[in-house]
Amino acid sequence: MQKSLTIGRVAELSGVNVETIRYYQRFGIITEPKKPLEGYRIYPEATINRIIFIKRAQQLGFSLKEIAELLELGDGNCGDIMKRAEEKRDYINHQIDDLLRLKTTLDTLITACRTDDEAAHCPIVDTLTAK
Amino acid sequence: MQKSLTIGRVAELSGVNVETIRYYQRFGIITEPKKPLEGYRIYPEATINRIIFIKRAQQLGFSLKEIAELLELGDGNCGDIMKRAEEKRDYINHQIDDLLRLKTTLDTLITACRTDDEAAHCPIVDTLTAK
DNA sequence: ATAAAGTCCGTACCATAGTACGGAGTCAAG
DNA sequence: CTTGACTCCGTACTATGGTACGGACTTTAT
Repeated sequence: MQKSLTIGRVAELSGVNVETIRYYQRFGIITEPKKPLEGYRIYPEATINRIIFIKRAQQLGFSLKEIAELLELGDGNCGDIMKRAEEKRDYINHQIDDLLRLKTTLDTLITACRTDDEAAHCPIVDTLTAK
Repeated sequence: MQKSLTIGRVAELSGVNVETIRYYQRFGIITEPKKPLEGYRIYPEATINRIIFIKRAQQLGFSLKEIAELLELGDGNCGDIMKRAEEKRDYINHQIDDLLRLKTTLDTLITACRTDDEAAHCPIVDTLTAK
């Protein structure tokens, strides 16, 4: 006799919090089983797999909204899914570029601080200050 | 006779919204002038410079909280400010590393999609799906 | 004087992904 | 039966940096 899958069990088996599952249900990315006339809701085993998919996709940088779209595509749409992955990869490239630019600016300011002998003036403050 | 600096004028001259200034005041990073017995609040001209400082520091990746700390250090503490900039630069490096790792993973998955002749199986979906 | 623009103030909302809580009801084990 | 664990449900909160709104009051320009 297999244990019924209550929300706590699903949470434990999929490695998330009960609250997180409730949130996913409200978000619509997880289906909430009907409340039985007696006892607690019983979740299908597939729910666990679905949650694991969600967490792994999150680790790839997809938002919940994007993950919902991936799940809708499902298997058999490799082209579409690859396209989504390419878009995400491009977005991440963009972020990296931004950060690299930022880092360069900061490095420049830090170097200016190191080489500026006048403690009365801070090149960073000067840069940030109006004028 | 110089125009009094009401909040709208300050907003216009510093390039932010009135609502943003109100938010900064609530946040505590901008001082809210006392309400005169008659008429609107009059802002000191220094408020404009301070807001410009804030926006420029934001562009360097500092949070409002961090900016408040920078502003408190003020000029004359180049060492401390440089230290903050170094910490921010290090944090950004960390972010870049994370993103690069993510990009590599995605690239690997995308490549697998391109070289997989079986449309029935999507390497991305396989990777995300529970094992 | 009038109307439009501006300010004030308190409150609520946005996006994202959760997290927490209180009270009520249910289930399971001793 | 009792107690503790669990579920349910509705509501609120977190972090960050804003943005919006409604009603009341003030200022400005015609």
